[in-house]
Amino acid sequence: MRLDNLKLLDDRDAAVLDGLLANEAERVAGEIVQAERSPVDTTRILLSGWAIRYQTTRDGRRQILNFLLPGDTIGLYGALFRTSDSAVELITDCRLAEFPSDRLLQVFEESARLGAALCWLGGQDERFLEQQILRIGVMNATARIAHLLVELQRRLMNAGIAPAEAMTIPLTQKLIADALGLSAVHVNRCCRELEKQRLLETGPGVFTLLDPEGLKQACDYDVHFTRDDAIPADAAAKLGAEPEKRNRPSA
Amino acid sequence: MRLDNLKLLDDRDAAVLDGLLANEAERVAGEIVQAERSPVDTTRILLSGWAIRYQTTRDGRRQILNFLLPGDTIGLYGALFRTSDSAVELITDCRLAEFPSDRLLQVFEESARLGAALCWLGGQDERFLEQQILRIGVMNATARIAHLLVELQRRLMNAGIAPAEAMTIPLTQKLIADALGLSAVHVNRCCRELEKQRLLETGPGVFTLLDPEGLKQACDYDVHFTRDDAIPADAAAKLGAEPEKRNRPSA
DNA sequence: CGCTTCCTTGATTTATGTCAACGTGCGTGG
DNA sequence: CCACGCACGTTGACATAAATCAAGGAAGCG
Repeated sequence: MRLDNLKLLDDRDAAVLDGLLANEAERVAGEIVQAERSPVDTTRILLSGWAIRYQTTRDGRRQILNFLLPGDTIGLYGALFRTSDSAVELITDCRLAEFPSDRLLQVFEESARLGAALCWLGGQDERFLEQQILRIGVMNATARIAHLLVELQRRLMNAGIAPAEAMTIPLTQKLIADALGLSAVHVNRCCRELEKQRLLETGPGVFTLLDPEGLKQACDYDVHFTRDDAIPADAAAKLGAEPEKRNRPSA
Repeated sequence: MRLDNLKLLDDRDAAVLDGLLANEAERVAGEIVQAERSPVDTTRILLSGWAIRYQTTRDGRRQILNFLLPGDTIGLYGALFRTSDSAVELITDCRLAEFPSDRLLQVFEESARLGAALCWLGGQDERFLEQQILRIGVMNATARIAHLLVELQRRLMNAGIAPAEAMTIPLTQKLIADALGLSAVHVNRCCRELEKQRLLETGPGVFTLLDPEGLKQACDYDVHFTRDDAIPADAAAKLGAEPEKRNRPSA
């Protein structure tokens, strides 16, 4: 799991985390786990599968804000923002951990380090949004597609999915279009172009990355590279090396 | 200050917060407060003035990710992400509060509620990025401009700037262009159009909103409205607030 | 005074959207 | 089994929003 990467959890933190992950649910593709502009009281962590976070516009189009992969959170700020602007829909069958958003408030008091770890997940999400802005703001259609696919592959690997598996991405061209602010027709044309260059192969609902390095070149990926994959060890240490000694002033 | 709006700070929290805000600095317009892909060890809170957070591309263009207003943070996740992808440049003279990023780790242990408040700021930032994606992803040029201006006005008012003052926005057309993924020429044309409709007036480096309601209509603003302006009171209560000071006259 | 920054406008080009038609596989119900 | 609808992808012809190129004006500033 992605949270394991954090490397800042000791036994007590792990127990708290296990508590959060205790309640698992299986959901099927197509299910809308969180509706747009509706109250949020449940926070979820995606354990397996793919989902999208999106917002719809009055004219019926939708903008995908971010793709959610194993280890990503849904409604992380549920306790702090009572209504969600965005909706979340599962695009494959998924396994989810679910708990009341208010539980997070306790977590913050029980374990500052786990709290920090969850903030770290939130911060990652923010970085993904920044990449998304970069794609849509400054890149042309082909580069947007290449960039998105490379980012997703990278995130899959960080989530512990095997590199070989991570070459296969279960998205339709329509989903790509909704994410990148392009028409499905144009996405198709660009994909065919990338296929001609042997960078990519597509099937119905599947993208296969043939040449990740070539794709990176096609979009200057390294320029927009997000580096940190884990909380720095010294920060973890400063967050209470000896948990037993920690006398907290909480009631 | 925007943090006052949170309404969840008791005296002890306030003391911790005062500690963070103790070290003030005056900086002038044009200064780059944080460089791209460089280490972060200082976290800042903008007390007055305007700044931009942006990333540059290899071909010399830049994408503005977000505008920073009084109450916004710079390098909030400095302790958790040691390098910053984005740069921050002041676009007016600014007053900043500065403290070592590691201080935040202590804050998390000293006051879970203040920690939550800071997370809330982070979550707000994320919502602004989502709005930005919506603008760039699904709106045409004129609507993007109107939407951005309306959002900025709204944020100014939330930051405690008087409504009358908040009608005046100190940006150049080039900044708008860099934020919205448009050419400066086209931004100019769209602005002239909005001026013709008496929704807007522009001067060199200044936008004046003549008709905020009209601008909202021009971009379906309410559809993408972000609602929560403060941490919900019950969440604050659950974070260990003593009822002593917080006796509210509510029914 | 001559720089620079910011804005303005017109002519032309280009990337992408829209419309339309068609193919394929796939599940469902008759 | 077939027939049908449906989701997904493909391709061409055409329309259009926005970029680019070019030229110039107005204000601030050393």
